[in-house]
Amino acid sequence: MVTATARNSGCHAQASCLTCSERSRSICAYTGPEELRQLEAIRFFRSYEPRQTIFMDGDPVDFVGTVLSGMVSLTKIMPDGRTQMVAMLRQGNFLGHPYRAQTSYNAVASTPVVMCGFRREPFEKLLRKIPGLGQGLLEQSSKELDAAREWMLLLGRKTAREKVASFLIIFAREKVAQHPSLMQKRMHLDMPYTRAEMGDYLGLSLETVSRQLSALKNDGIVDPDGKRGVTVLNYAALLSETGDDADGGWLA
Amino acid sequence: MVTATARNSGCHAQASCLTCSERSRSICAYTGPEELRQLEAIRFFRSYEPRQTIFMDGDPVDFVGTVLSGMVSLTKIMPDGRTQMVAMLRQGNFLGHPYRAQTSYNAVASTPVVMCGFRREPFEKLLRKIPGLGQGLLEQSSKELDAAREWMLLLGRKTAREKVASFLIIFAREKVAQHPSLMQKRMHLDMPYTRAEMGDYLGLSLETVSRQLSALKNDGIVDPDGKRGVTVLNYAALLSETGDDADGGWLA
DNA sequence: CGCACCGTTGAGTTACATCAACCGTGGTGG
DNA sequence: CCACCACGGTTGATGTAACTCAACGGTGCG
Repeated sequence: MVTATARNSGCHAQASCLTCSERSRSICAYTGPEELRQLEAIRFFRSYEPRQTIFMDGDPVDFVGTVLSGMVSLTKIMPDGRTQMVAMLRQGNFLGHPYRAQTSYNAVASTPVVMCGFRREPFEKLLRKIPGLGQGLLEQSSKELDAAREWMLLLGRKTAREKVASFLIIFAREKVAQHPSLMQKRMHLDMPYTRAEMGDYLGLSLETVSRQLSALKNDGIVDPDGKRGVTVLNYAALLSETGDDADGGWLA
Repeated sequence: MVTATARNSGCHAQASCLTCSERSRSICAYTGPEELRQLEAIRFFRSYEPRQTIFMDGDPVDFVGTVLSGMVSLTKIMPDGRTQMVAMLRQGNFLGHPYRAQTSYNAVASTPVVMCGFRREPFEKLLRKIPGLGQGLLEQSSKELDAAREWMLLLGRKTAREKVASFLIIFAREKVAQHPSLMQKRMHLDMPYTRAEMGDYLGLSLETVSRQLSALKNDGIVDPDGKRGVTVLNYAALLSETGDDADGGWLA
């Protein structure tokens, strides 16, 4: 198992849950002040470096919590090494399943990550006492289920080009949600993934990902900068390459 | 929207929740007798014929409930018609998401289906009053999430042969769970799916599904009977064709 | 400097899709 | 009653999207 590096958790460690920047985004949004205090009493922070494993498939995990910053990737690996990424967790998302002692995937930090964690038993105890918490978790997991199913459609039925476009749109859409005006302009995306990792998410080889990005560049839709960055030159065109109709669901 | 055919719901309509055969399998297992009474007060039954649509992607759905018998398939369809099945719901599984008014997939009965349903608002009201209910839903949706992610690995990384073997193993495993002795013997599976539907589940064309079944037959592992039935001749061999290690997770 | 890592691109291969023919079965209506 | 057709399944021939193998360039680091 993993022992957390306690570094870099400074600013969070001092903060009260009441003023937590992720409160509105996370399951804590479903609690009142007194309930929040109870959560605060059992929380702890953990930080992870990029590529650091948070837990492994099959591990008994005595730990759940909210991602305060950074991105966590969940992956499954076959005995012969074939790898499939099955979820990306971002700020405010909840990692781990209450009432389940075993995991069935690996959780890896894709960027520097800070988690606000709880040990499972005391958390489950609070879960039984605080009704809103259960609702929050249920809503989050419904959303994750939706996202997983959207991804199943991608993996099972989309072409390589559609897959890559869909991948980029996830990040672009998020940015547009924050600054709607960006939709008309060129928009720079910073993605924490190598070509190989994108391939693991999309069910493609890294070469195919690279080729499709080059093709989208040739068509004037995006401009990858050779590193981890991509500039979206034409959001609407990119969207139309995903194979989805209009501005479909993803995250509700 | 769909108006339910009330036929065939007879035996269920009379039954009390207390003696319901699906009680132990469903979220009702998490309720006490008094709470069960409250649920019973707002329940209603619906029956569906094979291939009948229960609801469609994008519909506002005012209805959630437990599958009492039969199988329900959830599918997603792209604008050009490409189809991906994203879940199979069976006895005891819960259909629909409390707190979500919109669906993002189609639900279709694959066999004759009887549902024990609730209108969303009164159900959500009870959900807030009965803590166990939320726990049940959370556990079920965690399981579904696990299954969805297992399926993502299949769709993204498995070969056609592994996909078909994995598909068969789902049904075989279920039967083995009921009668462990069957594992050593030939075991007949009755599946409610055509080749095309299997293909939609596996992200394959119907021809490829057919060819892989023929190949598995040539190898003496299974014996499809030309209709919807398949006899598993060698469970261990079939398992080893799935690409998974040993007897992996699927449903916990 | 040399090496490890990431990305790109090309050439050749392959697994699966597509297109198409054919068979058996069950339902239907003339 | 049986001719017909719709439907599901199998199999073959062919095409192609994506994988694999391989070479090469840039960048950062010890």
